[in-house]
Amino acid sequence: MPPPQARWARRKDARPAEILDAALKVFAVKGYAGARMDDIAQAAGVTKGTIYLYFDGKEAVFKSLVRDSIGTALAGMDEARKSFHGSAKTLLRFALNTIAHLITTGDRAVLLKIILSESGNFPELARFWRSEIIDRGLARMSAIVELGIAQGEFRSLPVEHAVRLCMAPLLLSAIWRSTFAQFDVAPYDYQGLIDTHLDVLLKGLAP
Amino acid sequence: MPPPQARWARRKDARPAEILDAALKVFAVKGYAGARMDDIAQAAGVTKGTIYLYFDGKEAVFKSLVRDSIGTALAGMDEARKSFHGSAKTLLRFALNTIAHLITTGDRAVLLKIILSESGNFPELARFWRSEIIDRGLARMSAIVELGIAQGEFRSLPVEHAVRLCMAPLLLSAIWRSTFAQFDVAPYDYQGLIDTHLDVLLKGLAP
Amino acid sequence: MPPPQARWARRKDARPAEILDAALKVFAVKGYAGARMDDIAQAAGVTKGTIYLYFDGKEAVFKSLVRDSIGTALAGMDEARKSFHGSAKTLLRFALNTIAHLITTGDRAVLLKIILSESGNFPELARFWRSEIIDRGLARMSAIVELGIAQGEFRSLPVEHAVRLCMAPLLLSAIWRSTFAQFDVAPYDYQGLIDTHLDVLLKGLAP
Amino acid sequence: MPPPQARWARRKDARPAEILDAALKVFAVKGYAGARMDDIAQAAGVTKGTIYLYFDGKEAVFKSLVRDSIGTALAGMDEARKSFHGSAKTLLRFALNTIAHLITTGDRAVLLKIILSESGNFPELARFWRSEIIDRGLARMSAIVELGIAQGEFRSLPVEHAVRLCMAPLLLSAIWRSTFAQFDVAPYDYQGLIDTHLDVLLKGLAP
DNA sequence: TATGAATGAGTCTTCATTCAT
DNA sequence: TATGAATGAAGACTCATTCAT
Repeated sequence: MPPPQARWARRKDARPAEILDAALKVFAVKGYAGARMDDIAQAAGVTKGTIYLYFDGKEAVFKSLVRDSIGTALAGMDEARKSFHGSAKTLLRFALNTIAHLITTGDRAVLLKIILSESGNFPELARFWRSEIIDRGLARMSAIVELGIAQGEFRSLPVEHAVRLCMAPLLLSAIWRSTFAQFDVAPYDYQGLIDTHLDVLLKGLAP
Repeated sequence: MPPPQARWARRKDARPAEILDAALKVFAVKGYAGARMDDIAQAAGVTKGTIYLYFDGKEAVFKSLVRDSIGTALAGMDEARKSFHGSAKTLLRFALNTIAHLITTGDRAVLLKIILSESGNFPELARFWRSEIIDRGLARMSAIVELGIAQGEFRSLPVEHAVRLCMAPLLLSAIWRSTFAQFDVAPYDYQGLIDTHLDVLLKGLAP
Repeated sequence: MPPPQARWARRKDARPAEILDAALKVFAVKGYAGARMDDIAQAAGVTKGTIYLYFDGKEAVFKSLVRDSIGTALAGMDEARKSFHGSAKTLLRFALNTIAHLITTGDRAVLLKIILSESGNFPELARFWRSEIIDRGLARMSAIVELGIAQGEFRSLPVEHAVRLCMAPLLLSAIWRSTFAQFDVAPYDYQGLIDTHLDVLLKGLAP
Repeated sequence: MPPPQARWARRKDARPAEILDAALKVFAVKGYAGARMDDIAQAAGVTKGTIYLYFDGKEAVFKSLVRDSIGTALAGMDEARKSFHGSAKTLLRFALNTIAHLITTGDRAVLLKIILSESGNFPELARFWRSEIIDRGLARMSAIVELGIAQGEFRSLPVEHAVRLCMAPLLLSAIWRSTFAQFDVAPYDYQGLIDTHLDVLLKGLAP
């Protein structure tokens, strides 16, 4: 709970990020329509009106949220991959572990859920995600798989399917974490899933 | 005098199913909050008031929808599996193909999306799905995997992870179909994904 | 006070007119912005939501109000004038008395006030009134004055000014009635004003 | 070092008038409720907060505006009239021309519009105007008309009506200028109206 | 003296629900 | 059984006002 002094604190530059953080949490739980501006405001430690100083409205908050969270995640992965050299196997192992880490920490996983939920109401956002996150992610993964096939590390398989097989358990992790994990009696071992996935996958892909 | 069936035909027995079908479509696109009773009524070919003759309200429609669609799908699979005898490999192949068929035809895929979207607003439904669909589905799959390990067809691997690996591409199919497929230029080959999945998976699981 | 029975009376066809009548009264007193939908609804004997069954919103109510009240008033005058034949003097006398009657009875006078008030916020309505009411009214009056000049009943004077001189006391009546009459200790004698106006005007216009 | 006058120049004495000037313009266009403090502040070249240094709030600005603008106009006319001696005709001619000048120049005409608009929301201001402006103006005009009748220059007519006939075209000018003139293709000749008015009026009033 | 970020009461608008027909 | 006009609670958004700087 924040110290009750300073109801009138002025922090112009910090506000937008705080509001988006709060919005992410609220949207994740309530969905777009179910989230009230009051909820978001309260979560951000401000009042309703303040949100309107920084955003045009609820939809603008939502769109900012979705758009802002792209580069951050993907760019980090790109950076890491550039500085990496090795076999396709090692690369794949590294890539999946990196993405798994992104998904299983922080609030990023819920964004996927939000996009799924609201693809009907905001098709342009679904398209945006499709092209900016999904397609770009698949393209990177494709490069790795194709490299592996070219170097004789992997069998020759349809790449479009193979890359989805690589990603599928990560998707499952994200969904599990954001929706069903709350009912787990014992916390699920996501790392164990990834390890097993890599074990099975690499053996399955081997020539 | 014209036949008196006309507009006010009494179809007390057919109505609830018609309304639920309509509701499924509307909820899938708009989400729970975004769906208006008017939308559902129109999709069902009745007016708002009629829905209240058969359901207590919006929430009751939604809950009926989610609860009703369980048995149907899962029971069918159970039935088929009982009459089936063979190796764990064949069983796994059969099970995944059956589920894939359920997912890639009809409107069932969107139910998953609905549950994900509304797990925050209706936690009891998420719990219900978790226990009635997910856990039961995982249990059946576990039985197959354990059988395979026991019979020496599969390597000894953590079953809880292995079953999720089996299911993950199906989950991806469902999500792809209900959310991102609309932006595909060429329709995605779901069967190809399943075939490749089984190919890689069974090789990966082999001792 | 209306009988308290029948909160749920259904009178689809009567509602729009009732709402517009109520809106006229409320807008006249409070102005556009100051009028609350609740006020209008209450004045119309319905609730807020009902207004939205018949109008798209506050602005639509306002615009309907202004547009609807044109033909009614002006058309009646036209009709009467067509069946009238006589000297320009008699015609002028008849026309001014007719308009004066329109202005000093019913709620029409407040419409002018509303237009004046909101010409800044709804310029298209001011333009509409200008062209549909003012210009058409001035044109009719011009015809009379020009007739009088042609027939030698009136002096030759700039018609554009003369017609405004004819109308000005009517405008004053409308404004007085809708704004300042409320503070009169004794009710003002509008008919006396018109009589004096015609007396002075016709003498002033005479050759 | 640059001269320190800059943004924060203290202009305690000039501010109130600047703000009222700005407020007059904004109220005239938007009406009372439609005018935002931000609008007024911007028009005055200050920020919202500054207005509150000089006025208690929006209503205070509005009331100051209406009250302040009385003496100025009327007092000037009084002054001029005192130093004037001649026939009632000449006096009337002078008075109407003076008022017409006041109305057709500067921003005074819009004040009338504001009073009309807000007489419902601020009845005390309407009463104030009624007594301070209207009644006093009518009283002065009555003196002239009565003088004319007493001196045999004018016919014996009901003075209460005659004075309104004198003023009506001025009122029309004010309203035309503040509301409908914006749609004129050619600028209206207000002086021509007054000239014609005096021509017709004086002839009409003559015995 | 001046600023402008922050507040929160007030309104429009939507839509689930009711009920007379 | 079916309709759809009417209701009213709920929530997005605005803007007059406050106050730390």
